[in-house]
Amino acid sequence: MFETLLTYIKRHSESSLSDEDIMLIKKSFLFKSLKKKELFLEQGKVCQYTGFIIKGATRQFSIDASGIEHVIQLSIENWWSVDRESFLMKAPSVYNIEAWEDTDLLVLSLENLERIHSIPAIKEMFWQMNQSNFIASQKRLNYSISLPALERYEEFLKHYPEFVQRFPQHTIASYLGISKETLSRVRNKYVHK
Amino acid sequence: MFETLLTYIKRHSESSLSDEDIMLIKKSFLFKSLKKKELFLEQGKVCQYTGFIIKGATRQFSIDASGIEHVIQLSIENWWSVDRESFLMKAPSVYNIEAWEDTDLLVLSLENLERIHSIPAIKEMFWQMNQSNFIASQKRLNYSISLPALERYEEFLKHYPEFVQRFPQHTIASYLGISKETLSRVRNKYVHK
DNA sequence: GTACGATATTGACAAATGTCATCGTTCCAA
DNA sequence: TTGGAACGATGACATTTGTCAATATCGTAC
Repeated sequence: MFETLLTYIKRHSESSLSDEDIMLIKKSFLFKSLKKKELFLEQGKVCQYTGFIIKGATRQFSIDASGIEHVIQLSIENWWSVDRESFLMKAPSVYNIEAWEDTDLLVLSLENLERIHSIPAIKEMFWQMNQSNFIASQKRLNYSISLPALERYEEFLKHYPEFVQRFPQHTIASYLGISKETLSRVRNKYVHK
Repeated sequence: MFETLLTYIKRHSESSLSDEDIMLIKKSFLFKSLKKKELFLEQGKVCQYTGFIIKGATRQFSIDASGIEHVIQLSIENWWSVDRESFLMKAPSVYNIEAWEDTDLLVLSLENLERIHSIPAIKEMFWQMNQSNFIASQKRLNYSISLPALERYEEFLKHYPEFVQRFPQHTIASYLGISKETLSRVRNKYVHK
């Protein structure tokens, strides 16, 4: 159950893990299982955990004034799922996080995060994760202000080909900030070009 | 010259700075002065420094296939200016960073960053900066996929009122991902509503 | 097995935004 | 001081994208 997480930590840090480190890590995470459509985080509540996905997939979305859902983030195995703002500030979240498949997570409270932060490999891992999250987010932003729908979709395909298999098209459309009809038409253009 | 930076560090960390810490910090930064329109980073080159702005303003932008500039980031005093991807990966940047006013910076190389990273307050400061950068970037993304032009502008005004005084409208339009003409019209609507 | 809901496609039309051209103003540099 | 570049506003029109409705398909819960 912890193998995925430990492998992830090793791949994202320079320092190695002692046996005590591993013990501490195992004590600090909780196992959580969600059925499809179950909520990991509900709008208005504080995000209590940051979750490492062992199996399954989640989507994070906001609901605007007209009741329309906007997908902010998609995550699958080996990704973290959390609303960082709510989690770190202990503030009510404006987002929902929903399991899109039956999903298994290892979750970590803020207190336990601070506890295992004493482990160098953990610190490095989170540091690296922060950096790459920020870089990815800046890239997505760049695309969203500078590319038309078709090219945004092509970039998405290039970066996250697995996601196309795992999430329905209207979810991906929302992630890209376009309507599902536009994505459908754009895919047609893409196939025939 | 270092007061601004030291104040910033204190405000963004819990640990305090010893005199030796301050010495090390002062040794690790270089002073850099840019005239208006001068480049801090040029597309295709590696971003050698992360810069803390003491005075002035910068804009980070990409240039697309049609030669059109897209503003990714605007920064003023007390902000950091850097292309993090290029800086951390030592990879050629796809962005330019230009001084929009005469600008004074304290800049830090990656090697020196690693050196002062031994100081707890510095580590905490960068950690917090990373978190809030990511949160801000996620928020901007949320707005860019879920709000129409007028509301995007209103959010911008609410979050960054100073920026409206410091940057020309067409720069802000580009930052928001809309054309300068649309922003001009949208502002008219905003004033008269 | 069937019925229903979720998904995806398509057409007709509407709305938002972009593009191009023009003009007036301001501001800075020669 | 003045001329030109940068900036911003506006009109006419094009393009992109969204909205709404109809339909087909597929999977799945009962």
